Amino acid sequence: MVSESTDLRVIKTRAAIEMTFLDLLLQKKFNALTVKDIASAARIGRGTFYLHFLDKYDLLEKVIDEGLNETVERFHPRTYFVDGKVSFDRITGFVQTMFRHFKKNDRFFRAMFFNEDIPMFRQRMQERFLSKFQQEIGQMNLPVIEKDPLMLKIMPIFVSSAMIGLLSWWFEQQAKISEEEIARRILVIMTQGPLRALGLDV
Amino acid sequence: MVSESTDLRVIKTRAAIEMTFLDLLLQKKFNALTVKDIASAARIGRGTFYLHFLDKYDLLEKVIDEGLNETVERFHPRTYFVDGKVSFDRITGFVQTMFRHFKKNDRFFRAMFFNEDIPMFRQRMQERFLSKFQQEIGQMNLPVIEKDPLMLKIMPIFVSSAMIGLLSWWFEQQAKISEEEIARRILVIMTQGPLRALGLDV
DNA sequence: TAATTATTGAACACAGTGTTCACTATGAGC
DNA sequence: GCTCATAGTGAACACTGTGTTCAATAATTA
Repeated sequence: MVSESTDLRVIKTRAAIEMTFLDLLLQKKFNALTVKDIASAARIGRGTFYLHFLDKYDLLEKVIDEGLNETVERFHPRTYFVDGKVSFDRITGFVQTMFRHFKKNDRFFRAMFFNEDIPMFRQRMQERFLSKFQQEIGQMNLPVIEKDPLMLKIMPIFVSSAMIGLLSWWFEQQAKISEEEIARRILVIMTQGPLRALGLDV
Repeated sequence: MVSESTDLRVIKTRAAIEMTFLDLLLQKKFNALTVKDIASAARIGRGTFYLHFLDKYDLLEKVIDEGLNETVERFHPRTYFVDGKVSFDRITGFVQTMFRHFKKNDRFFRAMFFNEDIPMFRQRMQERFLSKFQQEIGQMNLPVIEKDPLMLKIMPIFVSSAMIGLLSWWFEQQAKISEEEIARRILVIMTQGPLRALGLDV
Protein backbone atom coordinates (compact mmCIF):
# COMPACT_ATOMS: atom_id res chain seq x y z
CA MET A 1 0.00 0.00 0.00
CA VAL A 2 1.17 3.49 0.73
CA SER A 3 4.79 4.00 1.67
CA GLU A 4 6.78 7.17 1.31
CA SER A 5 7.77 7.26 -2.30
CA THR A 6 9.87 9.78 -4.14
CA ASP A 7 8.72 8.63 -7.53
CA LEU A 8 7.44 11.65 -9.38
CA ARG A 9 4.49 9.70 -10.73
CA VAL A 10 3.37 8.82 -7.21
CA ILE A 11 3.79 12.34 -5.95
CA LYS A 12 1.79 13.75 -8.84
CA THR A 13 -1.00 11.25 -8.51
CA ARG A 14 -1.39 11.73 -4.78
CA ALA A 15 -1.31 15.48 -5.09
CA ALA A 16 -3.93 15.31 -7.82
CA ILE A 17 -6.16 13.11 -5.70
CA GLU A 18 -5.88 15.26 -2.59
CA MET A 19 -6.35 18.50 -4.49
CA THR A 20 -9.34 17.22 -6.36
CA PHE A 21 -10.78 15.80 -3.19
CA LEU A 22 -10.80 19.18 -1.45
CA ASP A 23 -12.36 20.74 -4.53
CA LEU A 24 -15.11 18.17 -4.59
CA LEU A 25 -15.72 18.52 -0.87
CA LEU A 26 -16.36 22.21 -1.40
CA GLN A 27 -19.09 21.33 -3.90
CA LYS A 28 -20.58 18.10 -2.69
CA LYS A 29 -21.36 16.17 0.47
CA PHE A 30 -18.73 13.67 1.50
CA ASN A 31 -21.28 10.87 1.57
CA ALA A 32 -22.37 11.62 -1.95
CA LEU A 33 -18.79 11.45 -3.23
CA THR A 34 -17.73 8.22 -4.92
CA VAL A 35 -14.29 6.94 -5.67
CA LYS A 36 -15.30 7.12 -9.29
CA ASP A 37 -16.05 10.85 -8.93
CA ILE A 38 -12.71 11.50 -7.32
CA ALA A 39 -10.76 9.42 -9.81
CA SER A 40 -12.34 10.92 -12.86
CA ALA A 41 -12.05 14.48 -11.56
CA ALA A 42 -8.38 13.81 -10.76
CA ARG A 43 -7.99 12.29 -14.21
CA ILE A 44 -6.70 8.99 -13.03
CA GLY A 45 -8.04 5.48 -13.34
CA ARG A 46 -10.33 4.31 -10.58
CA GLY A 47 -8.01 1.40 -9.88
CA THR A 48 -5.12 3.80 -9.36
CA PHE A 49 -6.95 5.38 -6.48
CA TYR A 50 -6.82 2.06 -4.67
CA LEU A 51 -3.06 1.90 -5.15
CA HIS A 52 -2.83 4.90 -2.81
CA PHE A 53 -5.76 4.79 -0.44
CA LEU A 54 -7.89 2.07 1.05
CA ASP A 55 -11.10 3.94 0.34
CA LYS A 56 -12.50 7.44 0.55
CA TYR A 57 -12.50 7.33 4.35
CA ASP A 58 -8.81 6.60 4.35
CA LEU A 59 -8.24 9.54 2.03
CA LEU A 60 -10.29 11.83 4.25
CA GLU A 61 -8.37 10.67 7.29
CA LYS A 62 -5.05 11.46 5.68
CA VAL A 63 -6.12 14.85 4.42
CA ILE A 64 -7.45 15.78 7.86
CA ASP A 65 -4.29 14.62 9.55
CA GLU A 66 -2.07 16.62 7.26
CA GLY A 67 -4.18 19.73 7.67
CA LEU A 68 -4.28 19.49 11.43
CA ASN A 69 -0.60 18.69 11.73
CA GLU A 70 0.27 21.84 9.89
CA THR A 71 -2.12 23.80 12.09
CA VAL A 72 -1.00 22.46 15.42
CA GLU A 73 2.62 23.09 14.54
CA ARG A 74 1.77 26.78 14.50
CA PHE A 75 1.03 26.61 18.22
CA HIS A 76 4.78 26.76 18.55
CA PRO A 77 6.47 26.69 21.92
CA ARG A 78 5.91 30.18 23.12
CA THR A 79 4.83 31.24 26.53
CA TYR A 80 1.86 33.47 26.88
CA PHE A 81 2.43 33.84 30.57
CA VAL A 82 5.33 35.25 32.47
CA ASP A 83 5.77 34.00 36.03
CA GLY A 84 2.16 32.89 36.17
CA LYS A 85 1.00 36.29 35.00
CA VAL A 86 -0.82 36.75 31.72
CA SER A 87 0.95 38.59 28.97
CA PHE A 88 -1.92 40.28 27.19
CA ASP A 89 0.15 41.19 24.20
CA ARG A 90 1.44 37.69 23.69
CA ILE A 91 -1.97 36.08 23.89
CA THR A 92 -3.46 38.62 21.55
CA GLY A 93 -0.61 38.16 19.13
CA PHE A 94 -0.93 34.44 19.27
CA VAL A 95 -4.66 34.45 18.60
CA GLN A 96 -4.13 36.75 15.65
CA THR A 97 -1.46 34.50 14.21
CA MET A 98 -3.76 31.53 14.50
CA PHE A 99 -6.63 33.23 12.76
CA ARG A 100 -4.33 34.36 9.99
CA HIS A 101 -3.29 30.77 9.50
CA PHE A 102 -6.92 29.70 9.24
CA LYS A 103 -7.58 32.36 6.69
CA LYS A 104 -4.62 31.22 4.64
CA ASN A 105 -5.77 27.60 4.67
CA ASP A 106 -9.29 28.66 3.99
CA ARG A 107 -9.94 25.94 1.42
CA PHE A 108 -9.13 23.14 3.80
CA PHE A 109 -11.11 24.51 6.73
CA ARG A 110 -14.13 25.42 4.68
CA ALA A 111 -14.25 21.97 3.15
CA MET A 112 -14.03 20.39 6.58
CA PHE A 113 -16.26 22.67 8.61
CA PHE A 114 -19.06 23.05 6.16
CA ASN A 115 -19.31 19.74 4.47
CA GLU A 116 -22.40 18.44 6.14
CA ASP A 117 -21.12 15.03 6.89
CA ILE A 118 -17.42 14.94 7.41
CA PRO A 119 -17.06 12.32 10.06
CA MET A 120 -15.48 13.70 13.15
CA PHE A 121 -13.61 16.70 11.87
CA ARG A 122 -14.47 18.90 14.81
CA GLN A 123 -13.74 16.19 17.31
CA ARG A 124 -10.39 15.54 15.73
CA MET A 125 -9.50 19.17 15.67
CA GLN A 126 -10.57 19.64 19.24
CA GLU A 127 -8.52 16.67 20.39
CA ARG A 128 -5.46 18.13 18.76
CA PHE A 129 -6.07 21.58 20.19
CA LEU A 130 -6.76 20.15 23.59
CA SER A 131 -3.65 18.05 23.79
CA LYS A 132 -1.48 20.94 22.73
CA PHE A 133 -3.21 23.20 25.21
CA GLN A 134 -2.75 20.70 28.02
CA GLN A 135 0.91 20.41 27.14
CA GLU A 136 1.38 24.13 27.44
CA ILE A 137 -0.48 24.32 30.72
CA GLY A 138 1.39 21.32 32.05
CA GLN A 139 4.64 23.23 31.80
CA MET A 140 3.34 26.11 33.82
CA ASN A 141 3.34 24.81 37.37
CA LEU A 142 0.08 26.32 38.49
CA PRO A 143 -1.16 26.58 42.05
CA VAL A 144 -4.53 25.10 41.06
CA ILE A 145 -2.93 21.76 40.25
CA GLU A 146 -2.88 20.82 43.93
CA LYS A 147 -5.96 22.70 44.99
CA ASP A 148 -8.43 21.71 42.31
CA PRO A 149 -7.23 19.10 39.83
CA LEU A 150 -10.70 18.79 38.32
CA MET A 151 -10.59 22.43 37.29
CA LEU A 152 -7.29 21.75 35.60
CA LYS A 153 -9.03 19.09 33.54
CA ILE A 154 -12.17 21.00 32.78
CA MET A 155 -10.86 24.39 31.84
CA PRO A 156 -8.78 23.30 28.82
CA ILE A 157 -11.68 21.26 27.50
CA PHE A 158 -13.97 24.21 27.96
CA VAL A 159 -11.65 26.59 26.16
CA SER A 160 -10.50 24.36 23.31
CA SER A 161 -14.05 23.41 22.55
CA ALA A 162 -15.13 27.03 22.65
CA MET A 163 -12.41 27.99 20.22
CA ILE A 164 -13.46 25.44 17.62
CA GLY A 165 -17.00 26.73 17.77
CA LEU A 166 -15.85 30.30 17.41
CA LEU A 167 -13.65 29.37 14.50
CA SER A 168 -16.44 27.66 12.67
CA TRP A 169 -18.66 30.67 13.17
CA TRP A 170 -15.91 32.94 11.94
CA PHE A 171 -15.68 31.00 8.70
CA GLU A 172 -19.44 31.15 8.34
CA GLN A 173 -19.11 34.93 8.47
CA GLN A 174 -16.78 34.63 5.46
CA ALA A 175 -13.86 35.29 7.80
CA LYS A 176 -14.45 38.98 7.23
CA ILE A 177 -14.10 39.98 10.87
CA SER A 178 -10.51 40.99 11.43
CA GLU A 179 -8.13 38.94 13.55
CA GLU A 180 -7.66 41.93 15.81
CA GLU A 181 -11.36 42.25 16.54
CA ILE A 182 -11.73 38.59 17.38
CA ALA A 183 -8.54 38.45 19.41
CA ARG A 184 -9.63 41.38 21.57
CA ARG A 185 -12.99 39.76 22.44
CA ILE A 186 -11.38 36.43 23.18
CA LEU A 187 -8.94 38.08 25.53
CA VAL A 188 -11.76 39.78 27.40
CA ILE A 189 -13.70 36.55 27.78
CA MET A 190 -10.59 34.71 28.90
CA THR A 191 -9.53 37.25 31.50
CA GLN A 192 -12.86 38.53 32.78
CA GLY A 193 -15.14 35.57 32.09
CA PRO A 194 -18.10 35.23 29.74
CA LEU A 195 -20.57 36.91 32.07
CA ARG A 196 -18.58 40.02 32.87
CA ALA A 197 -17.68 40.18 29.17
CA LEU A 198 -21.38 40.73 28.49
CA GLY A 199 -21.45 43.56 30.98
CA LEU A 200 -23.20 41.56 33.66
CA ASP A 201 -22.67 42.39 37.28
CA VAL A 202 -21.09 39.43 39.02
CA MET B 1 -44.59 9.51 3.31
CA VAL B 2 -44.61 9.67 7.06
CA SER B 3 -47.64 11.32 8.62
CA GLU B 4 -48.74 11.08 12.20
CA SER B 5 -50.57 7.82 12.42
CA THR B 6 -52.35 6.31 15.37
CA ASP B 7 -52.43 2.85 13.89
CA LEU B 8 -50.94 0.52 16.45
CA ARG B 9 -48.96 -1.30 13.81
CA VAL B 10 -47.29 1.90 12.69
CA ILE B 11 -46.49 2.97 16.20
CA LYS B 12 -44.98 -0.39 17.02
CA THR B 13 -42.93 -0.56 13.86
CA ARG B 14 -41.50 2.92 14.25
CA ALA B 15 -40.69 2.39 17.88
CA ALA B 16 -38.98 -0.89 17.02
CA ILE B 17 -36.92 0.77 14.32
CA GLU B 18 -35.82 3.69 16.47
CA MET B 19 -35.05 1.53 19.48
CA THR B 20 -33.06 -0.94 17.44
CA PHE B 21 -31.28 1.87 15.70
CA LEU B 22 -29.95 3.31 18.94
CA ASP B 23 -28.89 -0.16 20.04
CA LEU B 24 -27.00 -0.72 16.84
CA LEU B 25 -25.37 2.69 17.02
CA LEU B 26 -23.97 1.78 20.40
CA GLN B 27 -22.31 -1.25 18.83
CA LYS B 28 -21.43 -0.25 15.32
CA LYS B 29 -20.37 2.73 13.24
CA PHE B 30 -23.19 4.55 11.54
CA ASN B 31 -21.52 4.18 8.17
CA ALA B 32 -21.22 0.46 8.61
CA LEU B 33 -24.93 0.13 9.37
CA THR B 34 -27.16 -1.02 6.54
CA VAL B 35 -30.91 -0.78 6.22
CA LYS B 36 -30.86 -4.55 6.11
CA ASP B 37 -29.12 -4.65 9.51
CA ILE B 38 -31.64 -2.31 11.03
CA ALA B 39 -34.64 -4.08 9.54
CA SER B 40 -33.57 -7.54 10.56
CA ALA B 41 -32.60 -6.46 14.08
CA ALA B 42 -35.97 -4.74 14.39
CA ARG B 43 -37.62 -7.86 13.01
CA ILE B 44 -39.36 -6.15 10.17
CA GLY B 45 -39.10 -6.53 6.43
CA ARG B 46 -36.56 -4.36 4.72
CA GLY B 47 -39.27 -2.90 2.54
CA THR B 48 -41.21 -1.86 5.62
CA PHE B 49 -38.34 0.36 6.65
CA TYR B 50 -38.86 2.37 3.49
CA LEU B 51 -42.51 2.86 4.34
CA HIS B 52 -41.37 4.97 7.29
CA PHE B 53 -38.06 6.53 6.41
CA LEU B 54 -36.38 7.61 3.22
CA ASP B 55 -33.09 6.00 4.17
CA LYS B 56 -30.83 5.61 7.18
CA TYR B 57 -29.88 9.28 7.06
CA ASP B 58 -33.51 10.26 7.33
CA LEU B 59 -33.88 7.97 10.31
CA LEU B 60 -30.83 9.45 11.98
CA GLU B 61 -32.12 12.94 11.36
CA LYS B 62 -35.42 12.17 12.99
CA VAL B 63 -33.89 10.46 15.99
CA ILE B 64 -31.51 13.38 16.52
CA ASP B 65 -34.32 15.89 16.22
CA GLU B 66 -36.48 14.11 18.75
CA GLY B 67 -33.61 13.78 21.20
CA LEU B 68 -32.60 17.41 20.91
CA ASN B 69 -36.15 18.67 21.10
CA GLU B 70 -36.63 16.91 24.39
CA THR B 71 -33.34 18.32 25.62
CA VAL B 72 -33.85 21.90 24.61
CA GLU B 73 -37.28 21.93 26.17
CA ARG B 74 -35.56 21.47 29.51
CA PHE B 75 -33.96 24.88 29.12
CA HIS B 76 -37.34 26.12 30.23
CA PRO B 77 -38.07 29.81 30.65
CA ARG B 78 -36.29 30.61 33.84
CA THR B 79 -34.15 33.57 34.52
CA TYR B 80 -30.73 33.03 35.90
CA PHE B 81 -30.22 36.71 36.37
CA VAL B 82 -32.07 39.19 38.47
CA ASP B 83 -31.87 42.82 37.36
CA GLY B 84 -28.73 42.10 35.37
CA LYS B 85 -27.11 40.48 38.35
CA VAL B 86 -26.14 36.82 38.35
CA SER B 87 -28.04 34.50 40.60
CA PHE B 88 -25.41 31.93 41.47
CA ASP B 89 -27.89 29.50 42.92
CA ARG B 90 -30.11 29.55 39.87
CA ILE B 91 -27.29 29.00 37.44
CA THR B 92 -25.86 26.19 39.52
CA GLY B 93 -29.26 24.60 39.84
CA PHE B 94 -29.86 24.90 36.14
CA VAL B 95 -26.57 23.30 35.19
CA GLN B 96 -27.24 20.45 37.57
CA THR B 97 -30.69 19.87 36.12
CA MET B 98 -29.23 19.73 32.64
CA PHE B 99 -26.57 17.23 33.54
CA ARG B 100 -29.15 15.07 35.24
CA HIS B 101 -31.16 15.08 32.04
CA PHE B 102 -28.12 13.98 30.07
CA LYS B 103 -27.49 11.18 32.48
CA LYS B 104 -31.06 10.01 32.14
CA ASN B 105 -30.91 9.99 28.37
CA ASP B 106 -27.54 8.38 28.46
CA ARG B 107 -28.28 5.89 25.68
CA PHE B 108 -29.12 8.58 23.18
CA PHE B 109 -26.17 10.82 23.97
CA ARG B 110 -23.66 8.03 24.07
CA ALA B 111 -24.82 6.72 20.72
CA MET B 112 -24.54 10.20 19.25
CA PHE B 113 -21.35 11.46 20.84
CA PHE B 114 -19.29 8.36 20.49
CA ASN B 115 -20.35 6.87 17.25
CA GLU B 116 -17.36 7.80 15.18
CA ASP B 117 -19.22 9.07 12.22
CA ILE B 118 -22.56 10.49 13.10
CA PRO B 119 -22.86 13.31 10.65
CA MET B 120 -23.19 16.61 12.38
CA PHE B 121 -24.51 15.65 15.77
CA ARG B 122 -22.38 18.11 17.66
CA GLN B 123 -23.07 20.89 15.20
CA ARG B 124 -26.79 20.26 15.46
CA MET B 125 -26.70 20.19 19.19
CA GLN B 126 -24.67 23.33 19.34
CA GLU B 127 -27.01 25.16 17.00
CA ARG B 128 -29.93 24.27 19.23
CA PHE B 129 -28.12 25.29 22.39
CA LEU B 130 -26.95 28.49 20.82
CA SER B 131 -30.33 29.60 19.59
CA LYS B 132 -31.91 28.95 22.95
CA PHE B 133 -29.07 30.75 24.67
CA GLN B 134 -29.39 33.73 22.36
CA GLN B 135 -33.10 33.86 23.02
CA GLU B 136 -32.51 34.04 26.74
CA ILE B 137 -29.87 36.71 26.41
CA GLY B 138 -32.01 38.65 24.00
CA GLN B 139 -34.63 39.14 26.68
CA MET B 140 -32.15 40.56 29.12
CA ASN B 141 -31.57 44.08 27.85
CA LEU B 142 -27.86 44.22 28.46
CA PRO B 143 -25.69 47.36 28.36
CA VAL B 144 -23.19 45.61 26.08
CA ILE B 145 -25.73 45.45 23.26
CA GLU B 146 -25.05 49.06 22.34
CA LYS B 147 -21.44 49.20 23.35
CA ASP B 148 -20.10 46.04 21.77
CA PRO B 149 -22.54 44.10 19.57
CA LEU B 150 -19.77 41.80 18.39
CA MET B 151 -19.21 40.61 21.93
CA LEU B 152 -22.91 39.84 22.15
CA LYS B 153 -22.50 37.58 19.13
CA ILE B 154 -19.28 35.94 20.15
CA MET B 155 -19.88 35.15 23.78
CA PRO B 156 -22.90 32.83 23.30
CA ILE B 157 -21.05 30.93 20.58
CA PHE B 158 -18.06 30.61 22.81
CA VAL B 159 -20.08 29.33 25.73
CA SER B 160 -22.46 26.99 23.91
CA SER B 161 -19.60 25.43 22.06
CA ALA B 162 -17.65 25.02 25.27
CA MET B 163 -20.58 23.30 26.92
CA ILE B 164 -20.92 20.69 24.20
CA GLY B 165 -17.25 19.85 24.51
CA LEU B 166 -17.51 19.56 28.26
CA LEU B 167 -20.56 17.37 27.97
CA SER B 168 -18.87 15.00 25.58
CA TRP B 169 -15.90 14.73 27.91
CA TRP B 170 -18.22 14.10 30.83
CA PHE B 171 -19.77 11.15 29.03
CA GLU B 172 -16.31 9.85 28.20
CA GLN B 173 -15.64 9.82 31.95
CA GLN B 174 -18.66 7.53 32.27
CA ALA B 175 -20.61 10.47 33.66
CA LYS B 176 -19.29 9.57 37.07
CA ILE B 177 -18.41 13.09 38.09
CA SER B 178 -21.35 14.49 40.01
CA GLU B 179 -23.52 17.25 38.63
CA GLU B 180 -22.60 19.38 41.64
CA GLU B 181 -18.89 19.12 40.98
CA ILE B 182 -19.26 20.07 37.34
CA ALA B 183 -21.73 22.84 38.01
CA ARG B 184 -19.41 24.47 40.54
CA ARG B 185 -16.48 24.55 38.11
CA ILE B 186 -18.62 25.89 35.31
CA LEU B 187 -19.87 28.68 37.52
CA VAL B 188 -16.30 29.66 38.42
CA ILE B 189 -15.21 29.73 34.79
CA MET B 190 -18.29 31.72 33.81
CA THR B 191 -17.94 34.34 36.54
CA GLN B 192 -14.19 34.64 36.89
CA GLY B 193 -13.01 33.58 33.45
CA PRO B 194 -10.95 30.59 32.37
CA LEU B 195 -7.60 32.09 33.32
CA ARG B 196 -8.47 33.17 36.83
CA ALA B 197 -10.23 29.83 37.25
CA LEU B 198 -6.84 28.21 36.82
CA GLY B 199 -5.40 30.42 39.50
CA LEU B 200 -3.56 32.68 37.11
CA ASP B 201 -2.89 36.24 38.02
CA VAL B 202 -4.67 38.51 35.57
C1' DT C 1 -67.85 -8.65 10.82
C1' DA C 2 -66.32 -5.89 6.97
C1' DA C 3 -63.38 -2.54 5.24
C1' DT C 4 -59.03 -0.56 5.42
C1' DT C 5 -54.33 -0.40 5.38
C1' DA C 6 -49.73 -1.91 7.19
C1' DT C 7 -46.58 -5.48 6.51
C1' DT C 8 -44.38 -9.19 4.02
C1' DG C 9 -41.08 -11.31 0.98
C1' DA C 10 -39.47 -12.04 -3.32
C1' DA C 11 -37.90 -10.00 -7.45
C1' DC C 12 -35.91 -6.22 -10.04
C1' DA C 13 -32.52 -2.95 -12.09
C1' DC C 14 -29.00 -0.17 -10.65
C1' DA C 15 -24.81 1.91 -8.67
C1' DG C 16 -20.69 1.62 -6.26
C1' DT C 17 -17.02 -1.32 -4.33
C1' DG C 18 -12.62 -3.42 -4.27
C1' DT C 19 -9.80 -6.75 -6.87
C1' DT C 20 -7.53 -8.90 -10.84
C1' DC C 21 -4.75 -8.96 -15.03
C1' DA C 22 -2.32 -8.11 -19.13
C1' DC C 23 -0.74 -3.98 -21.25
C1' DT C 24 1.35 0.61 -21.58
C1' DA C 25 3.99 4.70 -20.01
C1' DT C 26 7.01 7.02 -17.40
C1' DG C 27 10.44 8.13 -14.14
C1' DA C 28 15.08 6.47 -11.70
C1' DG C 29 19.68 5.27 -11.93
C1' DC C 30 23.51 4.00 -14.31
C1' DG D 1 20.34 8.03 -23.69
C1' DC D 2 19.13 3.31 -22.44
C1' DT D 3 17.29 -0.07 -19.54
C1' DC D 4 14.83 -1.84 -15.85
C1' DA D 5 11.54 -1.38 -12.38
C1' DT D 6 7.32 0.02 -11.31
C1' DA D 7 3.22 3.20 -11.55
C1' DG D 8 -0.84 3.80 -14.11
C1' DT D 9 -4.55 2.00 -17.35
C1' DG D 10 -8.95 0.15 -18.48
C1' DA D 11 -11.84 -3.53 -18.80
C1' DA D 12 -13.86 -7.28 -16.45
C1' DC D 13 -15.40 -9.61 -12.23
C1' DA D 14 -18.25 -10.94 -8.23
C1' DC D 15 -20.37 -8.83 -4.55
C1' DT D 16 -23.13 -5.92 -1.48
C1' DG D 17 -26.46 -2.65 -0.64
C1' DT D 18 -30.12 0.36 -2.52
C1' DG D 19 -34.73 1.70 -3.37
C1' DT D 20 -38.92 0.18 -5.80
C1' DT D 21 -42.67 -2.89 -7.31
C1' DC D 22 -46.44 -6.15 -6.61
C1' DA D 23 -49.56 -9.56 -5.20
C1' DA D 24 -50.56 -11.97 -0.99
C1' DT D 25 -51.34 -11.80 3.94
C1' DA D 26 -51.99 -9.96 8.48
C1' DA D 27 -53.47 -6.76 11.86
C1' DT D 28 -56.26 -2.75 13.23
C1' DT D 29 -60.23 0.12 13.18
C1' DA D 30 -64.92 1.37 13.22
